[in-house]
Amino acid sequence: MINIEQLLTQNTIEAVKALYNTEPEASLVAVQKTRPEIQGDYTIVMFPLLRISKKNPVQTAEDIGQWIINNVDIAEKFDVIKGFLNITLKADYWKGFFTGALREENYGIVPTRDVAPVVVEYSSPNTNKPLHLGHIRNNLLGFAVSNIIAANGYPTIKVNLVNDRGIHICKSMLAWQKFGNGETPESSGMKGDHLIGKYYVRFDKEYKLEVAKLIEQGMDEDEAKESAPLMQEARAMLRRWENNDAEVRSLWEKMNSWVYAGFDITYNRMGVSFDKIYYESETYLLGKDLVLKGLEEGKLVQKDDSSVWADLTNQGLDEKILLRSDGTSVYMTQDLGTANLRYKDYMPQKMVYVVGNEQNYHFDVLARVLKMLGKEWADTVYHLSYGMVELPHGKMKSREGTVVDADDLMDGMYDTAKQMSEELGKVKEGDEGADALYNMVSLGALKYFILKVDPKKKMLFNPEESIDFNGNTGPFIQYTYARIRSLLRKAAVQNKRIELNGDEDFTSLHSAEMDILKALHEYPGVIKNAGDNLSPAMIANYAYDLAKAFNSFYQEVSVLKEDDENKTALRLSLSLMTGKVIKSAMGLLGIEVPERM
RNA sequence: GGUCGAGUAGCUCAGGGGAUAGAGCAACGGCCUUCUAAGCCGUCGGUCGCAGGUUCGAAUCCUGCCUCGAUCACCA
Repeated sequence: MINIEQLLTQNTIEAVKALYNTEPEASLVAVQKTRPEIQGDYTIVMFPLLRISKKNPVQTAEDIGQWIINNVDIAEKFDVIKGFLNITLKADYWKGFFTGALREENYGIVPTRDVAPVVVEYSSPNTNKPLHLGHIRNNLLGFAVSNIIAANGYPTIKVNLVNDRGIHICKSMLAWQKFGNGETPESSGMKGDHLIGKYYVRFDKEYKLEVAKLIEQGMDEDEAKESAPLMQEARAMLRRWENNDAEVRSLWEKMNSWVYAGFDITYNRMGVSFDKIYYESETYLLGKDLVLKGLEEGKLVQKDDSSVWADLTNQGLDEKILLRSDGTSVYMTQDLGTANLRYKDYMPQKMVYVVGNEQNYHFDVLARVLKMLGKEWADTVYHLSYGMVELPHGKMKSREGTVVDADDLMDGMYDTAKQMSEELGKVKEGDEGADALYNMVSLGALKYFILKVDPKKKMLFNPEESIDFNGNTGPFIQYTYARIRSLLRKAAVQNKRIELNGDEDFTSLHSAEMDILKALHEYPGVIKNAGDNLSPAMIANYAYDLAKAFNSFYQEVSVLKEDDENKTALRLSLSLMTGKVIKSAMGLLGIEVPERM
């Protein structure tokens, strides 16, 4: 379906051609929604066209406006304000649009097309500590972006690349071995990921003591960090792991399984999921062959110490090491390998990586090296770079204990939601569905809070001030939905007609009704824009605007007390459709909406 | 130092060539005998970081500067 802006642009081009004998470039025609306080639906800006019309703005607008009224059947009338031509569409257009939208099963959602898929990687946790607020942003973004891409008609594959091996994993394993006394999730009552995190922190603490001691004995800092016994042991453990040492592998499997059990709970609660999980332990060797082949083909360079590098200095970047002098891989090497694997697995048209902006350089280099290696699909790599979540006093630092734990945060939100619901008298302790509602509302608040911010911008989270439940928030939108459901339930009880019978009058809609109609009309375009920009924030802000429009309508116009049953049916239909679109939009964000609250 | 990103109301954020820059929170004032007041309506609040430039028109594009952040490891 061609949208109205495009249609009016085309019409304007035709009008100018007919009136002034010159065909304007499409870029000269600016069609936009008319500002709410001004009469009209769409506005065409005249200024760029003046050099073709050779008339003043008002005269030009009169000419084009008249031509459009005469030649475009959906145009009802026009008004001219200075250089702006405001077109009002016919009531029939709105009627046609709305009755059509009501009939659609999934209005605004593009059915999946038979094309190459889009792979979205997100989450990608380390298995040595629990998830925190930063991961929450990552997970919510990744999940929502996948939904949005799917809503634009692309097959979508959500993947998680779990960082389950490496020196950091060995650190927590070692600390558990030395200080754990066999502690398990069962014996301690701790979630597995938290238990492992505890030993990761413990390692750091003990290690620092050792380093401090060595420095005290006269060693310089770098040497002390390298030669501290715990570090030596961790490295030794990593070598044993790499050599498939049975004892180390079995410990590693045991501890990782604890972490996964913990992650599953958190993922479940957040409502995110994956279609495919890659484990770094299974892929970390993959890149080396690619690099060696590139070296053979003369695309990479080897230095005297036999380390291998990609030379990007002619592209304004540095040299990047890909194999150490001892022949082992670095992070970049692994990513080259996993990208290659992913390409072979799915032949995607696009590979989206949801990763924080601290890795902008890494992904820039990744794409360039892939290209250098002759991978023609290098351009399908897209880094969805999002800003850090900052606390009032700066970034989260585990050493300073300022990390906001994901589970704790959700617990806190739950408590707030519960307290607030009870204060408002919405539900009582023990009511059926109360627990589900608290979950829904608390997660709605958290998710919306995070997703309404443009991904690329950093965002501030203040743990001192709990996340709002009023105003531009998730619960506000959820509440609006619950109101709509309540209204529809009452309508059903009163045997009101909801279906349109064609007699409804669209020529004299209340402005609040018109606002809703226009907002609903925009939804497909919003999904398109959000997809093009990979921005859940666009969906979030739209859902808010729609909910706000509905609440004004609800306040100003009575639905069930209206005598004219055609008006009631139209208003109920508007309410029904608003509810559907709110549910759909919130669903894209991974936020559920309640029947009552 | 190089590269990249961000600076919009007291606070958190929209707007990313077009009309008088918008919301929410906070503050203040109204609206529940009437479809759910987690709501609605109103008041207050701005040198869109600074300076140039392009344009009929700049918060928006370009250049320079300032501030903040990220990054530039044989770390991941």
